[in-house]
Amino acid sequence: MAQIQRNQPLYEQLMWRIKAQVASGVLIIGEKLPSVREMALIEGLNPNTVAKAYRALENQNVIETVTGKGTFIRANDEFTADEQLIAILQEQLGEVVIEAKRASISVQELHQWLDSCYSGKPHSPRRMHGISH
Amino acid sequence: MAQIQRNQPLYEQLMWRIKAQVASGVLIIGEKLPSVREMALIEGLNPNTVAKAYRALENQNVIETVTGKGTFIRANDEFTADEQLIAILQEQLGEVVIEAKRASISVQELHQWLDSCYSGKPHSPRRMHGISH
DNA sequence: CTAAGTGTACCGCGTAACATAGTACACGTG
DNA sequence: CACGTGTACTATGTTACGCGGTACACTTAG
Repeated sequence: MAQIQRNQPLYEQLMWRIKAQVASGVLIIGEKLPSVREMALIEGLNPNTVAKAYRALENQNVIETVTGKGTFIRANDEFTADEQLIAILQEQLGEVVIEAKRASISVQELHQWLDSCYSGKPHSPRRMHGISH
Repeated sequence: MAQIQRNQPLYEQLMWRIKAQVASGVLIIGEKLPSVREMALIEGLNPNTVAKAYRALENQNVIETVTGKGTFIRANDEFTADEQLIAILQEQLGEVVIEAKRASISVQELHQWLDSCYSGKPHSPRRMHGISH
């Protein structure tokens, strides 16, 4: 095992970290990412794990890799929404909603979460229904 | 392997199928689920796999199991939203949103998806934004 | 050209999760 | 009692994950 018990593979966690930075504007188009070995030192991972994340990100057209130079953030021009991707996203959203309903989370609050995720990063503080201890 | 290549474990798929039926009202509180061995025949799974799903669902207070009688849908009274669960849901929602943004899906459409998931089941047909090449 | 840095491709190893098969036990109902 | 119920356990095989190590092709800087 790597560090702690996670339910998500390490290379996927790294992928989401990079994706989030791209979406939030921390990483700009054309910017160079740390090399595989460098990122491995930064994140405390094995270079192979980082390489696996980079390879997967390139398959999703998030980054572009030039064999001797490095990996760079890629512009997502002409990214047509695949029908299969739509279905997956709707299913994943459905799972979140089912859990949220069980947790007695209102639709309004979910809409606020959605806007928070879509616009910037931070989530608005959770509004408890009349609790204050 | 069981049937086809899935990225989600079989027992989790069964869990979500049951959860969705509970959320949509197909399964009512107190209703009896098929027995472990019966469900195994229906779904084409191993009884152990079904038992694993049932055990996990009981840990989440979705169903109630009486040792000699069977398993029944449970009312989720007094289900307080755990802070950790909130964080997980927000993170999962964030992942969906990041992917949706990359796929050029508008916020409005995501809100429609959310409402569809929350109220009933079927998704409204996907509205293309004026593209016809 | 040489050297360093880059991504990539392997192979092996160990751990864990997943799914199956089979058996057995404790419980409730008829 | 016999039957169906959930549960527990052992065992086997497969797969994914992560690490370690090595090697190769490529680009850039010296």
